[in-house]
Amino acid sequence: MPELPEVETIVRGLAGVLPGRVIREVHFPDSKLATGCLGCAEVLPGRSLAGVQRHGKYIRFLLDDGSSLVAHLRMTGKFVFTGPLAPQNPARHLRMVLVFTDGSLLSFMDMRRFGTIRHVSPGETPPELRDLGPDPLQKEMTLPRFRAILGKSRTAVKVLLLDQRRISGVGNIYACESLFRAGIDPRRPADSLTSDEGARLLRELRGILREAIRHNGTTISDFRSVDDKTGEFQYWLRVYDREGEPCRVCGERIERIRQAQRSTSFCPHCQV
DNA sequence: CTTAACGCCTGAAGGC
DNA sequence: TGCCTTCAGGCGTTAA
Repeated sequence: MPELPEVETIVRGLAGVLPGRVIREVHFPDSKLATGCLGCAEVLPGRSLAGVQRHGKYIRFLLDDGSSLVAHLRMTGKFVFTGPLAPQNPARHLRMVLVFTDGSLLSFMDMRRFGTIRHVSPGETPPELRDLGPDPLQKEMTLPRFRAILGKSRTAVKVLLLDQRRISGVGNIYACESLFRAGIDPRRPADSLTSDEGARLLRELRGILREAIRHNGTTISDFRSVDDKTGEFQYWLRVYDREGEPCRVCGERIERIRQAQRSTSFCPHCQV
């Protein structure tokens, strides 16, 4: 389940290989994705890639005519770049392929077909990007702003961290892990956190996101970077997916509850 | 305005 | 062995 660090890993990989390449053909083996990518088959051939950006968990491919592709990996989406001389392995769950003029490929695979790719016209502001809150690594996310976001909601702090309109980029894994490191019970109403707890939570969020980026992200199920390598951060996780196992700090058993239809793992002793 | 629940999807895992 | 059910979860949509 790609979150900010996994998407950042992907984007850095893509930004290193895509700019300057010219699209020759577009293929959509999956009609559902083709429908969502309205006009892509007609508009993309002949365009070249100008850049790749991350917005929260979204990926934006900038094209030379000022238009762009906005993609979201959701749960199981992946982008894999294949150089012109690489062997062409038949890919499972292939949903889209961009063929470049030099014979290199950008493949989009997505087992569960939640992922989306959309073409955005020049000058159009995509609402899904416009409505995103700042991510914890952006300079706009100052401590006062973070505290203000917490203070405006009575929702459980864990659930608030997942609300992309207020804070972008954080998903289930890093929400659980940052709350553990900050020693905060995920069930606490966001507006009940003291200013010291707010400071701790933002510090831990930033630290864990940077650390995960350094390790090329977390591979829980099947995350892969652009060159099809797994991340390594899963070995650093302290509560996520560790229900029943002893807390690495106090030895208490890690508990798992459900909040807003998602699982939350936490240590009932360390997190108060 | 805010908050909560559902549906989309498919493969893995568990029960019997 | 094999069928059936449950689970995983990001986010758009719908409902309250």
